[in-house]
Amino acid sequence: MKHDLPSFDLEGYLPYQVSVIAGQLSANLASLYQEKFGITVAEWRILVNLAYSNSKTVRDIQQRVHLDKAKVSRAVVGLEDRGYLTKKIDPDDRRLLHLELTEEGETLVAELVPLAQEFQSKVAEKFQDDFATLQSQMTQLMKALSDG
Amino acid sequence: MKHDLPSFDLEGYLPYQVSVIAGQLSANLASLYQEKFGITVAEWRILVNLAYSNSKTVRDIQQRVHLDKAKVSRAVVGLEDRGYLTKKIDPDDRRLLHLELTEEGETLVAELVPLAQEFQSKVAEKFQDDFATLQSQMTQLMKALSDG
DNA sequence: TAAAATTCGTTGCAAATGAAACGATGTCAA
DNA sequence: TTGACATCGTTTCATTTGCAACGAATTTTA
Repeated sequence: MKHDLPSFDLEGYLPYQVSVIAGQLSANLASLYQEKFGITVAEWRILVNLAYSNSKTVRDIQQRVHLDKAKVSRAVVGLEDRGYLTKKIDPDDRRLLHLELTEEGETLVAELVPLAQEFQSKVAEKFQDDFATLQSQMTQLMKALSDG
Repeated sequence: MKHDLPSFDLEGYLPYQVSVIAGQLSANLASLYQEKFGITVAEWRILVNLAYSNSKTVRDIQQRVHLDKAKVSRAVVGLEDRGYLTKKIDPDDRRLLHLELTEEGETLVAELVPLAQEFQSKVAEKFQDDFATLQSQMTQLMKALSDG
């Protein structure tokens, strides 16, 4: 008994598509990290940031990595407890907390990264079209959403 | 003091990109629905499904819409309470629950859909490249992830 | 300066989440 | 039939989440 419903296709609706895809990827990645290293996705992102960017404070990471402030804070505690990073208060601005990977942290990252790359490769394999194009479109879309 | 770290670019890493994009889109959409209609994303998906597919049971929707079983169940209760749908036990298999939009439910969907389309249009506008290509790539990727 | 406002990271708390257990129902095989 | 097993939607419960409040530190304003 459809009355005056406008036409609509959920399967082709971008926000829906992206949400589903993100859910799948993130679930797969999470179980990969979790079972092999006991690492969450948030922790993984923080580790990568410390290793590959000069985001060194909670705030830097929070922005760069799009994680909640509290979530970063909690994940950092976990990583610190397991000896993967250390905290150090900035002497010039004592509100800031500088994070630094330990030896163990760097070793861990060195193990995680190949896993992550392999994961992406598998996705690229399943994806029939040109994967590089996909990536650049994602970059483009990410940019479009963050500044406008 | 980077030792033997392999090279890696988080910003160009697909699972990360998709996750960030999904977060942004979903946050924007959620606030749009929430403030205008008091509807969550899960509820929105269920409504659309009832309106535009012949998924009529909790199970159908759960699969089609990639939502947790419990989440669907809860959202359905909320929608029922507000009079947007009704439940009816399948007489042939009394475990199954058939959901049906009420008049109010259809009216709501008819109001929500243009909002959703407008939202997507804005995204498409900001996105410089060909949006149709993006959508078809997402479809492709979604497919690749679900069957492999 | 002094006072007000802002920013930093943490924490408290209520709500959301998801895995697992559950009762009810249905199917299958002996 | 009967008993074991599977499936449906709900509910329970422990965990995760994110907002907002917080203390500490800094910057801005008057």
